Order: sequence, then structure tokens, then C-alpha cells
Amino acid sequence: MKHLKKIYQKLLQHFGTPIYPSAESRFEICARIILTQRTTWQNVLSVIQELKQKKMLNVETLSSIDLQTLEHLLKPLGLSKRKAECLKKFSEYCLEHYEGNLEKWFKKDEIEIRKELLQIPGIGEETADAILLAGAEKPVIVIDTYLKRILMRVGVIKKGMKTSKIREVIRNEIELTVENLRTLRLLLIELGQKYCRDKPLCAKCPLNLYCEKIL
DNA sequence: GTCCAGGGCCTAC
DNA sequence: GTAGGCCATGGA
Repeated sequence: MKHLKKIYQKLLQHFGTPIYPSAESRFEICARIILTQRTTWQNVLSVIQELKQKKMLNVETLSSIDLQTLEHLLKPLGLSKRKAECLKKFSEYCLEHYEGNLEKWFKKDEIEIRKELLQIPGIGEETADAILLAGAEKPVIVIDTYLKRILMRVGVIKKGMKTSKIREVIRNEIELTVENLRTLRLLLIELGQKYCRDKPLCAKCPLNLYCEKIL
């Protein structure tokens, strides 16, 4: 039974192919991912816009920026102290090791890139994987809260299942192309935000016929 | 006022 | 190794 595949198709049918917000550079994509931790996408986009207007959204500026200045700019996002540190460290790392050239960095093997990303304080597993998928365009499965919550509710995965096992389940049902994994991720996020919330709105959810946990 | 958002990290057990 | 608390702000 290809349960996940069915869900994927149903979501595609309901929401259509999601459009990834356009970005001017790989660095912008990475910055967005780092800033999005525990906050809303719209908030992040407006802060990114501000950084762009001030011509600060680049490796050179952010690696030499005063930490308090950056923290102030990121204030509306919450957790600004840590995000400022993380974004600055990320920029410094790019500059020191790859002359600020993300193309060069992301040509490396995904295992290597992941290891390097995880050394940067503030970048954990989810952020590293999200950067690998969206920034480096590697076929990586990103396990985030939405994915876990939704797939648990529809019975594709079980509570307490390890990340490696979750990946295996997904691998068995979804073809691991960058395009597919990106689309799946965006669809799950959309569903999670609109219907499959912490307190779910099951009545209107496009998956309610497939879901085992109708409340 | 309350809930929750594309998490990560530190501390206990 | 894993469960729980904490970080911080904004919008619904």
C-alpha cells in the first residue's frame, strides 16, 4: 500500500504545485532558512527584504557586521540573538573556506557539506538538511515538525520513530528527486499551517478521508 | 489573554 | 538517548 504516495498526490491535487519564493542567490536561500527557525515565513521575508534594501544580504557584509546591529535587525523574528550569531558564523564560514562562493561549497558531497553545516552553532539537523535541499539542491529528506506531525496523524509513521526509519519509509514511497522532495516539503508545510495544526481543523482538511486520526 | 510558528541547545534522568 | 525547559517576538 503506497499510502504516502497517495497523500502526496492528493495534496498536489488540492494545493497545486507550490511555488518556491524566488531568491536572488543561494546565500539568500540559506539566510532565509536560518532565520525561519520558530517563526513565520512572512516575517522572515520582510526582514530579508530589509536586509536587501540596506545591501547587507551578502557574505562580506554579514561576516563583518557588528553582532548587535544584526541582532537589532532580526529583532522582529524572535530568538534574534541566536539567529544573529548563526547567520554571522555561517557567513564567516563561507568567506573563510570558500571565498564566499556557495556554488563552490555546494559542489561537494552532501555528507561533507552536512558535516560542515552542523559545526556552525545554531545550525542543527533540520536546518542543515533544509539548506542541503533548497540551497545546495541535493536530494535530501527534511524531517521537520510538520512532516512528523502530519505523517504521524495519517499513520505513515509511528510515534517515537527514529529519523533514519522515517527517511526509509519516505524513500520507499517517493522518488528522491530534488523537485519531488521540495514539492512534498512545501505541500506538507502548507497543509500543516492551514489544517493540520497543533489543534487540527479536520473538517476542511483535504486529507481527512485518508487520515486515521480524525478528531 | 492565549496559542503557536520550516529549532537548537543544555540539563537531568 | 531522550524528555523537558528555555529562548523571544508577532500575528491570528
